[in-house]
Amino acid sequence: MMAGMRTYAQNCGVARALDLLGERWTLLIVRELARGPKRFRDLTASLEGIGTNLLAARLRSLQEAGVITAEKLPPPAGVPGYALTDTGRALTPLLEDLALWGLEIPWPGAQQARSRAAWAAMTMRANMERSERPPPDGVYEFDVGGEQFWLRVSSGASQLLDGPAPIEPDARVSGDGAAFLRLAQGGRIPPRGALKVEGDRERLRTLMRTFRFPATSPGQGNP
Amino acid sequence: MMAGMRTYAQNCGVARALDLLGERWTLLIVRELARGPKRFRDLTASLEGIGTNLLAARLRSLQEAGVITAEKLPPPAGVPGYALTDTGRALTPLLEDLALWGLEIPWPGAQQARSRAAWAAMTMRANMERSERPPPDGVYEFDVGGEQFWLRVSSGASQLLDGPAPIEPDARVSGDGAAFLRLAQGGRIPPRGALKVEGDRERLRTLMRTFRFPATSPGQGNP
DNA sequence: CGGAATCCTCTTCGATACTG
DNA sequence: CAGTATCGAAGAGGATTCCG
Repeated sequence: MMAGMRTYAQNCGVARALDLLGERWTLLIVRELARGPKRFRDLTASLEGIGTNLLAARLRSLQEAGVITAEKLPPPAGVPGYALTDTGRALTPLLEDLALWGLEIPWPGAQQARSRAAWAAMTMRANMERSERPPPDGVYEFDVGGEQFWLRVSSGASQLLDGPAPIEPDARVSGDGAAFLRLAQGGRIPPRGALKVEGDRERLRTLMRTFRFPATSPGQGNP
Repeated sequence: MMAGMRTYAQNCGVARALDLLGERWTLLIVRELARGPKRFRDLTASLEGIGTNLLAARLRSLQEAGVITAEKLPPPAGVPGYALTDTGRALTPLLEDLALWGLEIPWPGAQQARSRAAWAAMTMRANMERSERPPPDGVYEFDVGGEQFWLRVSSGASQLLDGPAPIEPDARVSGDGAAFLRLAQGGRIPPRGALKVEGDRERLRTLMRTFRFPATSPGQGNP
């Protein structure tokens, strides 16, 4: 938090969190880094409209807050980049709560909005994490709409990262980005041929079944 | 969402949620309403520094988004006020995630910050909801630091609302606001005499034991 | 008197141009 | 490629005024 920065000055966890995360773009930067380290230009590409000065300022405050670190990306890249700290990774459930809430809201702007398969994949993982039935262990690779990411499920816990899977996946999904989007974000079965599945087809089907039914948040009642 | 309003234009739940909730003060308004309906001046009092024009604008957008409604408060008040809708109430887990995350972050601004017992009570409920052991059913009333609120626990679910309990509570806590704050936000046992307990002392003790507190709570201690 | 709209100043944002 | 510098536009903060 920089000197002279705006603060709510309230000793409340919500206000304190928002002092660090509440400004424009900040949580979207965390969202992007949640799928693994990124470099500056990756972020400007994903966050269309941010302006490089603002991105630089946000990255600086997030570092000061201990949410991200600036460091060289792992080999073979070896170039400078940004990654979440443990504190930053602790925001994942929060991002997922936000995502599931946001998708329930009627939304007039759907037409002009940009879509990304990786964002839909985050929804998919969020639903999976909140599912009643445990997802099947395995490594699943996706190559849809020109984006590549992979999901690892291991005894209930899961991990979603950008890029190709570092080991041979148990199943691989590739094909049309829009079809994947409707599947991952809305649970709608894609038309035959839109997505190609290689490998353990049955395990992938079981995986998909775990997130078809989003968990409903209990919430709190006001009488 | 008003015409001409700023939007991320990203088809992602996080971005869509932030289009509605991401502006300054918005989530703090939801936080205040999470403890029951409030009138305009209650909100200006809790959200010191907001400015009446901005509060009015936020209340308008939240209504358009279907997060809150403007309606007469329940009798005997009967005056106009604002309350969360079901959609708004669904944000409670999110606020709690934010609060618990925010309290873990080192915080330089503790000295100048305002404190409220009701905010600490929300932390208390958040910890309770995430506890391994079920909290004991009952109605608990608090009258600390000049604020009054009550907690109802019923078969695992709980509800925290401002004002006096509508029925005779099973236990009642009253006394020093700062002592309650340290207890509810950090799990620190208050000095003898700082808080008075009436009614079912044992049940209240069991309730307190269900809280799951962080090993170390940095940035606490607001005198 | 409570609830909100108006005005004015200051800060932040967004887009582009520019530099190490 | 990774940022910094710049500047018009939009948003926030605070006081005041209007309306019932």
